[in-house]
Parts: sequence; structure tokens; C-alpha cells
Amino acid sequence: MTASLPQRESRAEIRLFRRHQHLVREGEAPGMIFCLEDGWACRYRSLSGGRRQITGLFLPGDYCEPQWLLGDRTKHPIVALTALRARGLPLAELAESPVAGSDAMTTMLSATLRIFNRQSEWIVALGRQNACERLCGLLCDIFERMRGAGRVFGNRCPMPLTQADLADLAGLTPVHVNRVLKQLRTRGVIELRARSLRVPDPERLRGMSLGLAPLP
Amino acid sequence: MTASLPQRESRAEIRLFRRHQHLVREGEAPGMIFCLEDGWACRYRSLSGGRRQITGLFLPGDYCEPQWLLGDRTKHPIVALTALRARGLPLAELAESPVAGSDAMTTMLSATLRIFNRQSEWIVALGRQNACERLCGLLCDIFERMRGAGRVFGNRCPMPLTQADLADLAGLTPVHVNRVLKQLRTRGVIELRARSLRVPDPERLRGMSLGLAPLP
DNA sequence: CGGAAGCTTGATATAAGTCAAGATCCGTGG
DNA sequence: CCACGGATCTTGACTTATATCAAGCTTCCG
Repeated sequence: MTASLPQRESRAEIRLFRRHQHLVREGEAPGMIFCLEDGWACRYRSLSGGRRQITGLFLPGDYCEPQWLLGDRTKHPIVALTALRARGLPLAELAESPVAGSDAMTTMLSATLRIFNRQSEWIVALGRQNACERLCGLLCDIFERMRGAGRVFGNRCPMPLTQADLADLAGLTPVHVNRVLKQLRTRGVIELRARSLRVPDPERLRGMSLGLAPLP
Repeated sequence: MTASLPQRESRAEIRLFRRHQHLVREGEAPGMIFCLEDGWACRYRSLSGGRRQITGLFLPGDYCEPQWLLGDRTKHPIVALTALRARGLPLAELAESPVAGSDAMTTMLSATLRIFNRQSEWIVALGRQNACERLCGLLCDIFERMRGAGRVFGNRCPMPLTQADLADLAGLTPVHVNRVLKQLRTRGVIELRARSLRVPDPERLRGMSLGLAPLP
């Protein structure tokens, strides 16, 4: 695709990051939007007392911070959660060049709106759902997004997040994440081991995220 | 402003709502963006078991759901938190007509980005801050937004939310909101009564929202 | 002036956090 | 290939922030 503009595509350089390496540091303005080719990343915020909350999760195929193209100035730090290969798309060129078959502005706008709506739902989860519901919803979202990226095979997909990562996503402690996952495993709702997630019955998992089948 | 287009402005009809009346119902597509001229509103989501989480608060002068102009299809219900006067701006016309001196698309895009960033920060609050920090942050945000709307006089602004509303915003129970507010009042951090909020020292309130001066 | 909505307070329950120790996994260097 | 060491996971005992239940009080609107 976009074979007519090879010189532009060539400017989109591939960059590699180690786990825990920052793609963007606090307050930094990298001037580019990263597209993840492989590996996972997140945006987060640190608080006093060593607290950390992840505010956005980026999976393979996702654009990191597409709203930058729309004029947003805010910079959350972005860090690699796994070893990572990303394509850096310079903002200056993006404004005019096509991406994935349509103009970049349209692509980044729809990506931003998707994230916007995901954020709204996550506010609901953090505000009003218990630990079990939140983790079921989180795993369900991850599973469906991985399916959308064509990375689910036989109800199984890669899941490289540690329990500490899940805790920083779900607003819980790692210890409590561990206990809830144990319950979910015991009840056969998920299989989660060796950086791999299997969901025998995605509908059931979604149901549990909505509090329809509370654990006794 | 926009005196050159009187016939367009005339299409933006003023509508009145009672408290608890819906501007937009679940899944409804009203085809317009409301601009609040007076009164407060919110978007929210309901969960099983009567749980409710407010995902966005709209103050006088705010546009409700500006992202609709950008192509978003998602509809959260929007409800009036007070008696309300709003100007309904039909999406069909908005796309081309100017609003507040610049083109509507630009206005709604920047409003959307502001909400986007506010949502990110609220995820941090709900995930990693305790009840006191969350309420301080919430009251601080409200106070500063009201100041921006020119509605703060002598460190005091209208605050028509009930403790139940604050609970649905902060992901707490009304009873616990009551207890925390009592502490804040006792320590002189806020004065809150008769639908009016006074913040003698906004810096101090902001500091408490960041966990810098925990209550003993 | 009556009644509903909202606020306040106390007693008790519970989900989740904290602390601590051991077990397991896994990458790295010898 | 193995051994080491740090990261990660697991589990138990105990604490705490917040929820729940219940009752009385206050405010304010019709």
C-alpha cells in the first residue's frame, strides 16, 4: 500500500525498545506517533508514594497517542511493557501523507475516538466495579483486541503482562490480582500461564465483567 | 458574533430541561450538540445492581459530547443535574457554520481533546487515589472550571451537586462522601453549604488532591 | 405546614490492602 | 549445560478504607 510514496514511507523509521524502556518520557515532545509492529506498551501517570496508574494500553498494530496529530499538547510518559518494535511516524509529514489507505488525519481521529470511548468505559470499571469484574473486563478487552489484530488462535492469545502490570491497569495491588486470577483459573473461566491467555468461553468472561455471575 | 449568519444562529434553538430530565437517552441519536447556557449536566453509565458512574460533568458554557461532530457514534445518556437552559446545535449545520469565532470542527476538536485529557486524569484518581484525594481533586477541578467560566467571585462559586452526585462522580457511596466532606470542612479546607462552594486556599486544596498533606 | 429529598451520624460488615515468607520461573554468565 | 540471582508468583495472617444498614435530623419546595 501507498507504493506511490516510497520516499515518505522510508522516513518512518523502525525503532527497537527493551522492556521498561521509555518511548516517550514525562513532558517530552518526540514529534512522532509510534505504530507498534510487535510488543506491548502503555501510557501511565505516577503519583506520590510510588503509586502508578496505567491510563492506556497499546497492543500490536495500535498507534500510540494518535491525538498528537490532532493538536494535543499533553504528554504522558509511554513505556514498553515488553520488548518492542515500533514504526515512528513524524508528525510533520503525517499531516499530509496517507496512512493505511486513507488520510492520516482521518485515521488518527478515529483511533483517538476509539481510545476516548474505551477511557469512558474504564472510568465506569474503576469507579463502580469490584476487582473480579474489572479483571474479567480487562482480560476480555485484551482478548477481543488481540482477536481484532488477528492474534487469537484456538481461543488463545499472547498475554505478556505481569500481575503487577494488571494491578496498575485495574487499580489494584499485585497480591489481590493474584488471588482473583486464582479464582478465575479455578472456575475454568480463563487459563493464564506462560505469557499466554486462553478463554474457553469469551461470552462467559464478558458476562462476569458485567457482574452477571458473581463468584459465590 | 457571527452576525453575518443570523439565519443559521436562529436554527440553534434554546431548550429548557428540569432536573433529572434527559437531554439524551440511552442509545438515542439526537442529531445535535448541546451548549449549556446555564445549569449543570452529566453523562453516565448504569450497571447491574443499581450502580451508576458519571463519566463526564458538563458545566455552564460547556459543549455536551463535542466528539459527535467528529464522527463518534457512541451515545451515553446525558441528564440534567440542575434545571438547565441549553442551546441545541444541529450536527448537520454545524459542520460548515462557525461557532465562537472559528470553525465548528476546530472548536469541537479542542473541546474533545480537553475532555480526553480530563478523562485520563480521572482514571488515575479512581484507580490510585483515596476518597479524600479524589474529592479534593474533583472540587478543585470544578472550582477552576467555574473560574474559567467567570463564575467565581471572592473564592466562592455555585456548587449545586448533591452528595449523591459527588459519590457517582468519585466512585464512592454518599455516606462516605458525607464523612470526608465533614473532615474537609472541619479543617477549613472548604466551605460547602447552600449549593455554594468556598475555597479559601485553592493551592492547599490542590495539594491535598495530590496526597501531599494527608489528614492525620 | 407537610412531606420528600437530602444530610448526618453510629454500629457493623467486607473488599481490598499490607506485610512477610517461601516457591517458582527465567535470563545470564561461567 | 548448569548454577546463580533477581523477578515474579503464591500463600497466610492481619489491617484498614470504604460499604452497608439504619435511624434521626434538616432543608426546602409545593
